Amino acid sequence: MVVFAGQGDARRSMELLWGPRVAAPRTGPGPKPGLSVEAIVAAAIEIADTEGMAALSMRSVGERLGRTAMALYTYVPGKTELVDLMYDRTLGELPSSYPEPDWRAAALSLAGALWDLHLRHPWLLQVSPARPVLGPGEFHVQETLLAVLAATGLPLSRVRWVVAALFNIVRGSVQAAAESRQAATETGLSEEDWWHARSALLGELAPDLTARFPTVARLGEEGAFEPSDEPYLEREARLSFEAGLELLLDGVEAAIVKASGPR
Amino acid sequence: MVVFAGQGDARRSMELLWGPRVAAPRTGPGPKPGLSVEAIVAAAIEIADTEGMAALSMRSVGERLGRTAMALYTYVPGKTELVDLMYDRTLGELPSSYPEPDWRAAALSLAGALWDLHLRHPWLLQVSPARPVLGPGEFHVQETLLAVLAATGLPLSRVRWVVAALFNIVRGSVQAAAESRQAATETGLSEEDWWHARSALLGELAPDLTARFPTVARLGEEGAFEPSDEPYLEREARLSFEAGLELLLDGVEAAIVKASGPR
DNA sequence: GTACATTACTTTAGGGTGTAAGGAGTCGGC
DNA sequence: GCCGACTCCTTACACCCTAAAGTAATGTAC
Repeated sequence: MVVFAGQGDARRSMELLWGPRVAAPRTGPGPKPGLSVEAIVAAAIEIADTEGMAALSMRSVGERLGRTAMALYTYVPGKTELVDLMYDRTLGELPSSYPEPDWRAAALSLAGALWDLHLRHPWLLQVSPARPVLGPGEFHVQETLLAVLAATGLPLSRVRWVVAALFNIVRGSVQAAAESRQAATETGLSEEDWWHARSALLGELAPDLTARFPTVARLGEEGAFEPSDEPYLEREARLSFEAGLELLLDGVEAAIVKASGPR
Repeated sequence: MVVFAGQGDARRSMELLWGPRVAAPRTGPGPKPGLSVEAIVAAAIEIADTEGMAALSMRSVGERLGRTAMALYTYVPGKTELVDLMYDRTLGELPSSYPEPDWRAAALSLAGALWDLHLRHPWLLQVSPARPVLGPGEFHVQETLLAVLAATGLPLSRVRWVVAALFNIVRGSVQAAAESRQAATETGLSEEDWWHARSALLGELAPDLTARFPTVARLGEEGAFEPSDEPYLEREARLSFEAGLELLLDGVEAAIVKASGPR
């Protein structure tokens, strides 16, 4: 018999997300709790930040707090709920104030903050909850994005899609940067070494590369893949972030002009 | 002592990616191989498509082929390499021809094909290799995107960023749709039920919602979150895909006008 | 002051995972 | 006919999440 995640589970999750962060001191019998949901979430975030999502296990979190893995189950229903909490709490870190003069500058500033947030917590891109968490952090991010881009004067029903597109561009481009760093620390192989080994093999194993992929090859001839001081993948990620954002905002500007009517 | 992924591993991986798909019939002694890399990859993709990435294990793949998990290690170095192969082979499915009259129509058509590809293989969004796989499939996608958007007439060094932004918008928006479907089949809970339970709880646990997130609330009042025939998350994903794409292409058009010089 | 209910935390256990190590069986070439 | 190479299997280990049951600590009620 299959057990579905029922309404009780949903309630428990939402209570953890929206409930008070400092639990009211217990009155009844029983030993005093030595931990708290907030402490557990903080420890888990710390592990994910420093050692990566692969190192995050109930055991490792418990160990960091001087407990066994099972001790956490008193506070949190399971690992998925813990990850949801980590996700939502971290999104809540996004600053909410962007007092730039015009909407375009504010949007750039906000996108930069979103980028920084994801670089500080690269695992955010790996968790991707199956469905929206519907926690305060998620709402906070949506609110901030909507508020900043509402200044374009476009109707909210359109701003909504601008927000989605901006969010996707930021997340997509930061992913490359984050994963590049992560791979470097996890495998111990610097990006330069990795790249060097791979590109040499590429020439050997796929000699017909320029014929099969002429446009890519042309891009290579123009020096697009030349190394620089900055790791290649990270630089590429940052540049694609900036360029993609500019393109999108140009599109928004065009929409504003069209909406205000041709004079 | 830590063992780093050395050059040998890189060679093996690249050979699997670029080598001939039908292995030359063996000549030497020993039993004839009963499996092949291609068969293993195909079985793995089938599992990921139908049962999700969580159900993909060396055991499950072996079982589908009538072997044990360990039998696979004769053909493939490990699970990560297998996933890389799945990823690259699947990207290779993207059609390469988009004979639309103008670049904008071609770009829309290509973006749609990319969207379909990701919906057919939702796990693509979960694998996200730590570093580019540098396989033929990945090159194929890049080549196709670059070729279609080179028709804008913009310099290739700019087209590159258009490609990146388009790719990010497609992947970001399709993610929501894919995960929504996946969650429905995995949890057995339809999106409508899930949404219903959650939104009721939201009102109860967070009564100050409209005060804390006024812009989101305003969007809700405008009927943005109303249910429809189509599942909510999927519709939202599709709409954000279309709208985001249009915005981006408007930005590209503006760039073309600016580049061709104001007359 | 003692019995009881309640709670925090532990140990144990079961069913997963990826994969290292070594053994069994099968075939081509000498 | 046998050797060596090769495929495939069994076994084993370390790790994962978490259900279940046991232990210790605490507050309340009698």
